[in-house]
Amino acid sequence: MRADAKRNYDRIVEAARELFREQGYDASLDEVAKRAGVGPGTLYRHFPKRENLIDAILQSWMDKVTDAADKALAFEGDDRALLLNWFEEYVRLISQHKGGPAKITRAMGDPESPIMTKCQVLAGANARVIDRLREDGALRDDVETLQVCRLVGGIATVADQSDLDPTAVRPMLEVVVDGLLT
Amino acid sequence: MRADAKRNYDRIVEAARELFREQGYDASLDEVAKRAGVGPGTLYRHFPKRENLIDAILQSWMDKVTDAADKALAFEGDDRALLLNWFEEYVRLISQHKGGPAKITRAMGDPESPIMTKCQVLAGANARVIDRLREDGALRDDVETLQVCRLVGGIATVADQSDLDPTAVRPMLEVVVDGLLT
DNA sequence: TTGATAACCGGAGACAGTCTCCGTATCGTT
DNA sequence: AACGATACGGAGACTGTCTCCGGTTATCAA
Repeated sequence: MRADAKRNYDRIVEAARELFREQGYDASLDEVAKRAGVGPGTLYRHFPKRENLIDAILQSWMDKVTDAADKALAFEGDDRALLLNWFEEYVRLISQHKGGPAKITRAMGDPESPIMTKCQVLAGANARVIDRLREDGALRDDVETLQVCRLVGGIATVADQSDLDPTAVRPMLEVVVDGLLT
Repeated sequence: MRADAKRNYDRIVEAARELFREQGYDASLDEVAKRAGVGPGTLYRHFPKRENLIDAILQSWMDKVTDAADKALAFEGDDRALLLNWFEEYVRLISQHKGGPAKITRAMGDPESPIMTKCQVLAGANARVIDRLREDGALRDDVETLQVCRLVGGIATVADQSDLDPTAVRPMLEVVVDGLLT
């Protein structure tokens, strides 16, 4: 990769990170290009689809995800509190940008999506927590981890789209937790 | 209302119903106008926002909703099956058009939305079922009906956006049901 | 250093969707 | 028939997506 190309690449990612934080994942890409000081052509060559850009932004995000799963597993307390904490963290992780919950949850099962690998990391982190509880015999025996991602992702999606605050999300997560535990 | 105005109004609603069924609630409104054989101006005068058009389409839908709630309450069987059946029906009701679950669930709590009253009917139908179970003492005591709508709406939303079939939705609803019952 | 060349840039503009404005046409009434 | 009120419709402004290609720049070999 040529030096100037890399420079532009980085500036675009930085500009996107900024604008997406302000306006969510649906912000105008031409506006991103403008902020990065490049033409639209340059942006679309590096990132043919919006999701390629989101993918680049989520690069550092993966560490946060695995860290969060580690912390959840290290939790000292009963299974219910552990799972509830993890779900709250899960929601927080995918809700950092407006439009994130829907985008990430949909990409979870879509092999065509450029952010699929990132979502796999999230799904993997979730699986670690779920499997741990399953081994303890604390879980219903028929739960699939992808289902869990969709359930929690669904709650995060409505919360995101209805501008609910975390206080309103918690009781919904409690219902899911109670439904999952034996 | 002038005769020609009413005629156009009806043609637009009919065209919209048709196109939305084919392409979902995000279909082009100019295309709706074209199919109805009117100019865009005419469409936007009758329906300033997309949701006004959706509102008109949902007119007949309200009957289906109350009917479904009646049927659910007339169900002979245990509480779990009753609630599960109702939730499946709820999902079906809001999933008739692509994009429906998200739109309806969001409008549920938005006083500005033109389809709010329609959503109230749905929320009311759900409340009847929930209250009946609450009176039977079958429910956790802290459940709010709006929360239930959001939970089930969230599941329907992810299912809609990920093109899941009802088979995949059922187990998720079961988790919610089990989390809600005592 | 210089020149060749492959890689890259950027912006004009095609395209699609939303929505408005206003000159024109139609309705309903007197 | 004539008039005022009402409604029509399409040109076009605006926004966002995405492409194409003439011009520029980095890189490297000589």
